[in-house]
Amino acid sequence: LRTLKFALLGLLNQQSMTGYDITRQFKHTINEFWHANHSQIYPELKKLTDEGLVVFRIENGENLINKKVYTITDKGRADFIKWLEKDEPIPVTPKEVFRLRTFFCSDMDTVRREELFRSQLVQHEDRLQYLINNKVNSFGDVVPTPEDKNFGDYLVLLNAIMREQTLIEWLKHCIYLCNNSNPEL
Amino acid sequence: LRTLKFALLGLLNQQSMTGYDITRQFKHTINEFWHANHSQIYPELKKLTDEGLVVFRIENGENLINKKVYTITDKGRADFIKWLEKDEPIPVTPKEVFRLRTFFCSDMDTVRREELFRSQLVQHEDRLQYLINNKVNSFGDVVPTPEDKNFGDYLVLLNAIMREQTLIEWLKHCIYLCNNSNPEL
DNA sequence: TTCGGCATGTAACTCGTTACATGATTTT
DNA sequence: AAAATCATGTAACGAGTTACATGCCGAA
Repeated sequence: LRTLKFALLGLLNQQSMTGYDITRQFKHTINEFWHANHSQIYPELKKLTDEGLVVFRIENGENLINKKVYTITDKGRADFIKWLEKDEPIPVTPKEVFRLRTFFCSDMDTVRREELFRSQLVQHEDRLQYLINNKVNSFGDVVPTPEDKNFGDYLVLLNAIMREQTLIEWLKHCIYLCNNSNPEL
Repeated sequence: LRTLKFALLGLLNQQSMTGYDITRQFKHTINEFWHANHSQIYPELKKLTDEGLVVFRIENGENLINKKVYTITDKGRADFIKWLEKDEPIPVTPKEVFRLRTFFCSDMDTVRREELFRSQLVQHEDRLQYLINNKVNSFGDVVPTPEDKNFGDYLVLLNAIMREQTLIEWLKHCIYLCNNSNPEL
């Protein structure tokens, strides 16, 4: 599938940068829905160079550090757009360990079970707060239009927030159901 | 992490079965949140046998087919429960290709962009309907109590339904925003 | 007799993570 | 002087997918 390839091309399509810059972008902005380590990024950039989808120039700036600044080529851009605009069937649900554990939750000790659900709840509430702060810091109350450079950024952040809200709702429901065993009232 | 190991132990903890049975269970029931091919399952069962977590007996039934019926051992059960009741930090968001593409949606042709969102919408609506049918067929209107064998099954199905509903809501919102560019009214 | 389901396995490959490895520059 | 950050790479391993490979049984 080479998804990383297209993630890199997409970033380089926005602006030229080094492997290190890309690594940082993955850690900060895109981390919410895609991630990659430098150990994966550097070899992939090499591969893209071999394929003629990107080129690099070595920059020394004021220092003597050897930076490789990568730029996307026309061929790379064409490849990227082709991938971007391809309609694909939705994949099977991504694997989530906690959901697997939930499937087996009849085998858990009942006290422990509620503890685990509550632990998840707290963590997802924290994550939701973090995402909301992100949204406020990046967009305030302004909803970007499709013309804005960060429109995609906004949509993806919205997706993440809605996902967390739903997960929290689900976890609360799980805890509620766990406490309603033996309905003898 | 060895998650597959614990998925297999969890299934064998419910009842003894063959690798083929496990493969089928993955395809049907658990598929909604975890999946594995037989090419992964058979070697893992061998490994579990070596580790003393499962044992097997060869069954010929009425036919001459050699089936290996696997049974979990006490050691395997202890290992499974230890994994099941361990509290773990929530992982980073799983990678989703469509969200990556959404991030880059400013680079799409505007007509094509809406087409892609609508295609996703239709597919997720179909999936939601499928999940709801599943729920009705398996549970009807009855909400299982935590004592029920299929309580975990119910919770996981509920999670999947809520996730799809949220995704649909998000996609509709994306389409709405895409059609509100250049707000000159 | 051919096809689909039952039943088990291996091989090659891709993707991703963790760790190893180096070295300069900047901040404390 | 030490620690953090910039900057680039490789190696080993684990997990997962696709394809290869075999053989029985029952139904059409």
